[in-house]
Amino acid sequence: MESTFSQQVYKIVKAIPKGKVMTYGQIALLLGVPRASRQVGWALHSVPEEYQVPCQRVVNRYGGLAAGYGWGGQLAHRAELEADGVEIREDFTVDLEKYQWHPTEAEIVLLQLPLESLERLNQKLAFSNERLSQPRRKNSKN
DNA sequence: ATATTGACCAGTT
DNA sequence: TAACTGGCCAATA
Repeated sequence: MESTFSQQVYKIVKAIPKGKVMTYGQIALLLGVPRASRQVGWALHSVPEEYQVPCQRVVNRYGGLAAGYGWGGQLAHRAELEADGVEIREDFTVDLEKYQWHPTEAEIVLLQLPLESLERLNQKLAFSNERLSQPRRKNSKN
């Protein structure tokens, strides 16, 4: 089967459990293309409706919702995520510590993804634990 | 055909 | 700290 970049993205996003989220960069990393997070965004932007991909479960590295999400923007994104049972902050971000999904090795095998990406992922996690411990939130005024 | 843009990210200045 | 850079590559404002 031909597995284009977009199709692989869809496959992963479909595997995200309800109530959990992944980041663009995380997905790119899983695909073995660490810096293709933009392409992940494009893939989701142009996904056909009938594919039934739960795009709302993908957020940026700070847990921020997509401004260009469909026609409704962040409002639509928030509505769909809340329908999943995910709590959204007032600045349109989610708590990644709480909601980010980290697939197990078995799940990665099931998705037919390169296992080597798991190693990179683990490295990444240890790394970002310190880095992202205090994400800068933008809106200082409510 | 070339240039710019964008649901992004990480490293460097 | 914030601003900039290069990377990714399909779509095209």
